[in-house]
Amino acid sequence: MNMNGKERIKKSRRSSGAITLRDVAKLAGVAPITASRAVNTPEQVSPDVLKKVQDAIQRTGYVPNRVAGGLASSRSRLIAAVVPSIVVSVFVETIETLNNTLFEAGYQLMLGQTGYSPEREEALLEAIIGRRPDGIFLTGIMQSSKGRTRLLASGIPVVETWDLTPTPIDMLIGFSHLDIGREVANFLIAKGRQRFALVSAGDERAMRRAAAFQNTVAQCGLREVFIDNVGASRSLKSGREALGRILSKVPDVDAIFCSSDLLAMGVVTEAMARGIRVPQQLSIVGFGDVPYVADMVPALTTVHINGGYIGRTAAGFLIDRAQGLVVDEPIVDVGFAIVQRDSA
Amino acid sequence: MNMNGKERIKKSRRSSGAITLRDVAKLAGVAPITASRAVNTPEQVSPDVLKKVQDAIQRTGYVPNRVAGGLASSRSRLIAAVVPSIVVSVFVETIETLNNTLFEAGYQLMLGQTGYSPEREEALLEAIIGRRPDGIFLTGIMQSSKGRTRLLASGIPVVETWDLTPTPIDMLIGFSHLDIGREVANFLIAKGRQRFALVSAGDERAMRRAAAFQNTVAQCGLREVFIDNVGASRSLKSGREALGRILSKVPDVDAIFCSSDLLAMGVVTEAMARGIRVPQQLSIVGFGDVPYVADMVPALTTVHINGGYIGRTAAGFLIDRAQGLVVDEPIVDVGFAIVQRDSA
DNA sequence: GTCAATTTTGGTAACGGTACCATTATACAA
DNA sequence: TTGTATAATGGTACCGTTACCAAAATTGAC
Repeated sequence: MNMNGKERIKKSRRSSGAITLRDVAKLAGVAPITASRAVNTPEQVSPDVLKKVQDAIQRTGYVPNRVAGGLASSRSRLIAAVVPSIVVSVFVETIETLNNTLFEAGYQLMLGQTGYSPEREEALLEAIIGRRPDGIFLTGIMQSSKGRTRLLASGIPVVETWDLTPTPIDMLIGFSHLDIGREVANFLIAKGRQRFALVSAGDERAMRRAAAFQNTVAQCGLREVFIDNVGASRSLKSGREALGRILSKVPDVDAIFCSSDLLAMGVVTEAMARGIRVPQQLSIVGFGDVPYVADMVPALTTVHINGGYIGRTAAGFLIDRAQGLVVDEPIVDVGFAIVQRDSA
Repeated sequence: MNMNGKERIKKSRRSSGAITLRDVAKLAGVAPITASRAVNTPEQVSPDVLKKVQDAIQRTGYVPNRVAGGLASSRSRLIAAVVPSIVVSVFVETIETLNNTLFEAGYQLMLGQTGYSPEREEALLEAIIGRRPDGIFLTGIMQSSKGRTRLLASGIPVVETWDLTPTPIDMLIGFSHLDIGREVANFLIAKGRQRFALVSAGDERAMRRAAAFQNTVAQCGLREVFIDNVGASRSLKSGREALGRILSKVPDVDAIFCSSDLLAMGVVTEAMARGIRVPQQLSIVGFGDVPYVADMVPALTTVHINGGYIGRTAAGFLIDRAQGLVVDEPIVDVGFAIVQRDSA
């Protein structure tokens, strides 16, 4: 008669074996839920219990399982960021600031890269939504309507950045690429420049800046702007090569606007290698104002974007929304500034 | 008598209201577990059922909740990466490659930045372990013994990178900073250089390279190496300023080894601004070989580190381990190469 | 047609927390 | 003393999925 009935002490064979809140609670002599409170809302717990639980945590080396917590509370404390690429240095400061601001508020950042590819973007979106993050940071506007629908349906707070649109999915922190194209054109025209070329990567925002630049030049009755499209390559080298092509097509070019600082540095480098005086013979303007271009010789004239501010503000918006607060002004134009230095 | 006993249809007030696997299963007319299989292991399911489930997913827009799945299976499909900072461009290619390789295998990357601060590193570790990632990527060796213990206790696969040590926590993909310091010194000595200076950021690895450089120079009986420590600043500007300081202390300096390419570019820039001929009067060597330094004028002589290879290999290691495979050679010295260009 | 082997499907109980509600202890006023 | 408000603690039922085992359906050999 050693079968003692229905007693089922069947130990779980799935347990990871790690220390759980239950273990801590048992050691501290309290209920699991009380231990939970000692961890998350210590002010709701008597000093006596708090100490016992903290001791138990100390002794066991317990680390709360945020996955389980996230599932139970439907708050993952995870924010996802979608970036075209982090080797494109103009985005790096935004990501760094976003990440730091989130971390200080107890959030983690999940990073996804689209490589400027729509298919990858879609797969990435699926993966991100599957994690049920508390917020999603997008670089640029979500163009695909399928993507917009998915995001909207997910109910997750979204902040689109780095651009403006009258129809954001949710929140928006950006600036006008159209205005940049126009203002840079005006800036160069005001300097008396007459024969323009653009070095442009193939992405949509760069092309929008280019179109605005072209229009402005056309409206002033100046000759057509030559566009050298470097496609996906954004290296210094492609900037150098681009200048070669431009000079062969438009020998009398006197101003070049590039879609990134790195391309602009390439153009500057090539110009100097060819003995072209910058800016006397050729004005060169970059885009992004990455940290080092201010201290090069010649210091690069470029369009400054406050990437850090975008990251910080986006983090703030997403954290507020994650905590159920309302963001009063969820659409922000951070503007830009043409920083005149020595290359134009 | 309209109380019909124990029937408890109490609808949960916690449900997020989102589509769950249960909804999909109901719509497809199968059990939830079968729907789960249709999603995760379609080969285990009849074509008929597969189609019904896929239709149901299509119609509902169901996105699997990976948080719940992760909890149930204790496989989060999340990999965490710890980096000092992503604005330090030498790490960017590694992160990008790591992320891309992971994504293609169905993993997401969680990014954490320590900002070279030990306190932050500790907090970050706690946050990371709490997420129960399937693997952890560390930039550098975990120096703190508390950190090592925590990681070891967590049982999570870890790959340390960007350095070598006889006592890694787990896996290791790196190169010898000592060798770099020595080899760069030998390289410059072989060129007949005699009066050396270093521009070094304050981090531990840079200081190790510097020490090896100093030793090598001392062993050759050459004059003491002057070290200009720029602390945490890694900008082009601090490279420029460093050269000013070096020249005031060591006017006859004829070779400078910098702890990053950006600092080296700063030194080059300042040298050119002062009319110092590079490399005739002054040899300058960088570290990292970030993409653009090859195409500058003068093209920078530097130490090439294959960051992409480190990222790819690390991803492979972590994925293998996450899938229960054994990594045969978990300790890899990826080496380095001194790339001679025009600055030394 | 029978029966064993194999494939397909389903039931149940976790995974490790937290939300919600209930209960007990403590403080304070009447 | 009694009652009431408040603070502290606990019980229970989930969150949405998958592991494990069992049952049902199908296949194929004889």
